[in-house]
Amino acid sequence: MSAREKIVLAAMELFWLKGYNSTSIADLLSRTQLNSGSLYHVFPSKQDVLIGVLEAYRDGIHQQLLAPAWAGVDDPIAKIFALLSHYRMLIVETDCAYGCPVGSLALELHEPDPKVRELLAANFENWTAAIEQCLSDAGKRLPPETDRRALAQFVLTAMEGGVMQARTHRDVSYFDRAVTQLRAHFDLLENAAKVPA
Amino acid sequence: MSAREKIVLAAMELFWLKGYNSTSIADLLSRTQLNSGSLYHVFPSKQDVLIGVLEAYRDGIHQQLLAPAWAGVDDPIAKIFALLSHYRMLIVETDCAYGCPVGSLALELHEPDPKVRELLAANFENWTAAIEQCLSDAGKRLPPETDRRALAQFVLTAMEGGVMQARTHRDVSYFDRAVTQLRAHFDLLENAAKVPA
DNA sequence: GTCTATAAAAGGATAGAC
DNA sequence: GTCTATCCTTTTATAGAC
Repeated sequence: MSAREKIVLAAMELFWLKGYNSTSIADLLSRTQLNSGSLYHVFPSKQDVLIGVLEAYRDGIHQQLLAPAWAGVDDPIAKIFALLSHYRMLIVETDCAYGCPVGSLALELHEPDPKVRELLAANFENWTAAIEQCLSDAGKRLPPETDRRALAQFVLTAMEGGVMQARTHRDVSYFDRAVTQLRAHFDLLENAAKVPA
Repeated sequence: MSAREKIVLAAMELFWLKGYNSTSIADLLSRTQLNSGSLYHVFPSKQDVLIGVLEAYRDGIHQQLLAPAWAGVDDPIAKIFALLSHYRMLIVETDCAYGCPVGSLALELHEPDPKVRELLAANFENWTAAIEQCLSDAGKRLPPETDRRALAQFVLTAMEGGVMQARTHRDVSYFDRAVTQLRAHFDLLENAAKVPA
């Protein structure tokens, strides 16, 4: 594994565990067993490490996130809730300390460099694009006038808001209630599609 | 104004603008024109300043947030969307840099002291309790089986998720779409209450 | 590309006089 | 309760040999 890969992997984990500002270069060096010369040879500044991390999340969304979450799931609407179940598993596995890596960075960094902000936005965009594809695949099960882009973004909204509250209260039931409300919303939409007005 | 009040006010603004970790004690001293002796006399550590800030948000929610947002609004469901409109105004006023002060801190602080975590949770709790009161006041306009606590938390979820995306994309339309989806959810609920199954 | 050593600054916090 | 001075650590980043 190259020095670059080692650093990005370590940074993905440490930024997720401790946040960007609370992760020092020394933390990354200690975790990777590299020396500062190697790190700064690859990444001229700490922010460049962050950019590497955000690019890795962006490029890995299908393999690292969606593929495991959607294993054995074909139904497009089931896929949406399977993804949310995947997040629920992450929450439970971490004793409710789980935070979405991208969402946490998006709120921690208050005046991000344009490049960083664009990468955060690209990560959200990829996530919602995958959901929007599911909604397209759901076809006539949703009312024809459904704004599928808005609804896909709403799924992200529900996930991020649910994760935030579950983490703050250290109680997964806050996430569960967000999912239940979203499920109710989908049920109402699917019913409306069956019995047109 | 006491030194304590000066510090809490300055910290509320700076934590909101720059985040907790990126606000230094020196920033607070410069903003308040106090000396370090005065600050440390009142707050033994930086974390104590944070606690003061979270207590101020908790205790000021009605006067500082709800009263302005609900001026002239009586209808309980209108109040919910008036509060969301208030957030929209804050987003627009800040050129889409707005972040919920509590939500941002909740995601920035990864291993918060129990006291800090409890105060973050108390802030969310007060917010959702106010919404839950609106939902109670809405009475029979919602289906009787409606889980009003879960729905109130879902309003917070939608707000936080919408604010996060609007800020990341620097585009208020992301917030607007979250509100529109929530509005559609309420419309479906209100319709279901009118025409029972 | 990687090594060691170190610069240069910022950060939280304390001491002791007044 | 407030003042000035300062300690000590951490942190990002660089220099120059190998």
